[in-house]
Amino acid sequence: MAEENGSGLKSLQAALGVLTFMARQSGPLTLSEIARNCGMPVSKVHRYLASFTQAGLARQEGRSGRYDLGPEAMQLGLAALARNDFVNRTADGLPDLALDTSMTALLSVWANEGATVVRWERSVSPTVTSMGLGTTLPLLTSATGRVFLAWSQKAPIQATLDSELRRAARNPALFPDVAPTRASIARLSGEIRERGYATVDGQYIPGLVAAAAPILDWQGEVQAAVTLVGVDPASVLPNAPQVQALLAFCRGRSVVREIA
Amino acid sequence: MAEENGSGLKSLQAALGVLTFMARQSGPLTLSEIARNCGMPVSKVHRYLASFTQAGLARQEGRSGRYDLGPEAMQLGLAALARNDFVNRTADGLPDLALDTSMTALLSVWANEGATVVRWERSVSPTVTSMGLGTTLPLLTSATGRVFLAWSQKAPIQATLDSELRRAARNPALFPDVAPTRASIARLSGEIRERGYATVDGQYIPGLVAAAAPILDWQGEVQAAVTLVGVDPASVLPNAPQVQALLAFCRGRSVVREIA
DNA sequence: GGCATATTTTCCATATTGCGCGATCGATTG
DNA sequence: CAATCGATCGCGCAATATGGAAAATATGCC
Repeated sequence: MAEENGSGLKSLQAALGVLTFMARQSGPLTLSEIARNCGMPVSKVHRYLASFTQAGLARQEGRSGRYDLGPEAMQLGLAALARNDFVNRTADGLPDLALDTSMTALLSVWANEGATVVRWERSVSPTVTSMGLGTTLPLLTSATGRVFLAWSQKAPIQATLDSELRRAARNPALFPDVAPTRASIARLSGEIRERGYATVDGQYIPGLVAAAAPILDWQGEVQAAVTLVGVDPASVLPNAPQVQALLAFCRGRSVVREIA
Repeated sequence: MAEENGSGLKSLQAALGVLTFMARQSGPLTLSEIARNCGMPVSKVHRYLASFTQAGLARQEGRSGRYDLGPEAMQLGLAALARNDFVNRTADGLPDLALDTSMTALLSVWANEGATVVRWERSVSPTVTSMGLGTTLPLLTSATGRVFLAWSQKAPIQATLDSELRRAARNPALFPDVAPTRASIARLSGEIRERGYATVDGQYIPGLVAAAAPILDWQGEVQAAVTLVGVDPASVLPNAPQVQALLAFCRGRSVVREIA
C-alpha cells in the first residue's frame, strides 16, 4: 500500500491492478462494477479491458457485456504452476527460517511409505540426534508425520497408518496422547488442522520438541512439511514467535488462499 | 494476425505480449533473451518486467537475475480454473471415481503446449514422485495426451504434435506402438475415438498403466481429460470395470452423448 | 587478484500516447 | 413511448512511455 518502487509503467500498474482485482472475484463483473471497485474512471478500465480481451486474458460474455477472465489467463496460470516446484522453493528459504527461529529446520516429503527428510538446516544450538537426511519419520509420533496425517489424502497414508496403529495397540505406552482408534485419530487430525500446525513436546524423544506445518498445493493437499526442532517447550506453543514464523513461512509458500 | 482491433493501449498490448511470451517458455529467461525474442528494446522490457514484478505476476530469481512467472500468475490461473464449469463439475466427482476404481484419478486440460494436470486424486497404488499437479503430459506417449490427440481440433495441438513427431523420428525406440507418420497418427487417433478411450500399458512408464477418456463440450470437442492410473494391465482393458466406470463418469459430464 | 566482457539497471529529452470528459449508442424498465 | 442505466467512442491536452546510451553490476578469463 505504501509507495512502491518508482520504476515501472504507471498505466501498466493500473491495468494489472484491474487484472488482479478480477482474479480475486468469483465470477464475471460489469465494467462499471470493476471501475468502481478499482477507483478508476469507466473509460480507463474499458480501454484496459479491451487490451486484455485482445490478449485473451479477459473476455466479455454474450450480450450482457460482463467481463471475466479469459482462456489465456488459464494458460498463464498453469504455466506458472507447472514451473512451481514446492520442494525447491521451500528449501531455498529454509536457512533463513532456521536463522530467524534459532531452531533446526527440516523439510520432508511423503515418500517410501513415510515422511522422509529431504533437507536439513541446523541452527546455532547443536541438536544432536540420530536423524539425518533420508530418515523416515513415524506418522503418529512425530510432528512431521502428523502434518501428513492431518492434511494428506487418506489413501496414500493408509498402509502406514494401519501399521502404526497395530504397533500402538501392541505397545500403548509409546503413544501417550493418542489412542489407537479411528475416532481418536480423526479427532487428533481435526485438532491439528484447526490449529494449523502439529507438535510433539518431548514425550517421544525426551528433551526434544518440534512443531511442523504443511506446504499446501491448490487442492489443499500437503506437498511437503516444514518442521522446527528445538529443546524449549515454550517455543512450540501457539503464540511463540517461532511458531508464528513457521506458519508465515509455510503460508507464503502454499498456493491455497484460504487456510481453512 | 488479421484481428487487429485499434482499441486498447499500445503499451499494454506490448507488455502483455511479453507476458504471454514468458508463459510459453518452459523456464526462467534472462532479460535480454526476452527482449530479443519479443523484438523490443531491452530497457522497454525491463520496465515492463518491473511492473509485472511489483504486481507479483513475475519474479526474478536469486542472483541469476533471470525472470520467471510469479505467484500472482498462479492465482490468476486458479481463478480462471475455478470458473471453468467442466473442470468444476468433473473435479467434484473425482474422489468417488478414484475410490470406486481403486486407481489414481487425474483431471487435465490442454494448456502450456501439453495436457496439464489440474487435479490429482491419489489412491493406494504407488505414486510416481516425478509427476504432480501442473505436470504437462506428452501428447503421443501418455493416455491423457492421446485423448487430446484424438478429440482436440488440429490447430491447438499442431505445434506439440510436430515437435513430438520430430522426437519420435530421432528416437523410434521410445514409441513402440506408433510410427512417426501422419497416417499412423491418424489411424491411432481413429482407433481411440472408436474405442472411446485412450490407453498406455506400461511401455512408457514401466509398471504403470493408464486409461483416459474425454469430457466433451457441445461441439464434441475435448474440454478436459480424465485419466486413471494404476499397476494392473487388466484394469485398462475394454471390459474392465474400471474402464466402464471411467467411461460412464465422462459421459455423464460431457454435453454430447455421442462419441463419434 | 585484476582486467575484460556481457548483462542488467538507470537516466533523460522528446513526442507519442494514454487520460478525463462528455457525447453516442444500445438495452432494459416503468 | 419516455426514461434510465451502462457500454463504447471521439477529442484535445499534458502526462508519460519510449529508445538510446551511460552507469552499475555480475561473470569470465588470464
